[in-house]
Amino acid sequence: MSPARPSGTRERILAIAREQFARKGFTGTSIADIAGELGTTTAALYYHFSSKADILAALLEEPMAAYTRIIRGLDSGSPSAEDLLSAFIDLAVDSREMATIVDRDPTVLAMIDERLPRTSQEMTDQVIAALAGPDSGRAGVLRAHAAFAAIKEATLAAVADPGRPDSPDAPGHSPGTLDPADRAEILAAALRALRP
Amino acid sequence: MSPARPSGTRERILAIAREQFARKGFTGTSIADIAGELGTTTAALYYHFSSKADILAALLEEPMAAYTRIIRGLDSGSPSAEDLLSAFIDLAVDSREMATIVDRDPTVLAMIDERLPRTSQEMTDQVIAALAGPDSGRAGVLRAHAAFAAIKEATLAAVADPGRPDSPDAPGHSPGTLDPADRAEILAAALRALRP
DNA sequence: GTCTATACCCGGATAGAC
DNA sequence: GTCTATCCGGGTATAGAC
Repeated sequence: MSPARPSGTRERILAIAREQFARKGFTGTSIADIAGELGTTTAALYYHFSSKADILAALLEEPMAAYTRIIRGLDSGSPSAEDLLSAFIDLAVDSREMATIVDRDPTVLAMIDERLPRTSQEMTDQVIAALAGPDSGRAGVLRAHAAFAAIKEATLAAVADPGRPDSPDAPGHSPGTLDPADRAEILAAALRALRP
Repeated sequence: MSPARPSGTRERILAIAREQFARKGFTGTSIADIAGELGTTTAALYYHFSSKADILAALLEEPMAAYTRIIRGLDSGSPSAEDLLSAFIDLAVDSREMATIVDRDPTVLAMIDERLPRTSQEMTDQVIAALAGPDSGRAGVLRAHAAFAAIKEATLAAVADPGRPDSPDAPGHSPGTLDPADRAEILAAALRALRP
């Protein structure tokens, strides 16, 4: 996707933007903020990206592709609820900063909906329906919402705090990754929420 | 704070702002947007509120008080996890528009933290700790995150869509309220997520 | 690739007439 | 209580030199 010759600056911009967007939100972060941390002027930024929205789009490219891949798996074949939830744990880990940005800022949601064939609302609905399964009725849909939200928030909480207070001697796993024990715990909790 | 005699205009402003903030976000909504729907100019708005932040504060007054009430219940005595989750279902129903605004917009979070004795982060941590219970370790904390998120999202989903596809003949409950059956379903799901 | 300088617009907020 | 008019700041983005 990315052009053949990344100058390095482009990647630095993306890293800075990702961090600031996550912390202050997309609309709450200005081009000047990013340029400031980059150590250049705003004008220099526009050599690498043609707009602020462009930066966001670049940051969202990977996560969106991953999400689309999961959705496509729903079109062809019917993965189990466990497989689905498991896939969304991975997605949450890989795109932890982006995950918060996307559904926190309505402006971002709107931008995404402009560039995508299916609206984000439709995509979510499809996931919920797949999690609920056929003939599960309204109760099943509500449980699917519960399980989906549980997966996302618990995973974000786990990667945000890599500490392991219950085993002080054990080496904390590396930050930005999900401890396998945590992963199992989260998946089990979500599955219990999903199944009565 | 509020004058003795609400002209009615003040309430209209709040209603319009609540709807637009919920739909487009706080930063995504301009004073001009609100004034436009109100049918006046922006200057007229400033007769009723001294700033945009003031409008937000007025909208948050009730929900914040309710939240604080729940937290205070944690300081004195130890309510059961079920009672806690139940209280948060009610809170989510009563403040459904505000619930999304608050944790979606980092700007709003920052404003709240300025006016409150405890930061919202601390308040959330306290709730999570109370839900997890003593000596539950990291796994318990993760389950608490899962249950808390499940409660909020499932409740918002339920009130957002008052339809009842599984019983077409039953009269749909009034919008903005939570069907007792839905409520029971959500609470049970969250409790399952919480307890292994 | 990065700079200086600046155009341009939009949002919040105020002054003062009515 | 609402208006007209306006100020001010900040934000995106561009022009053109280096």
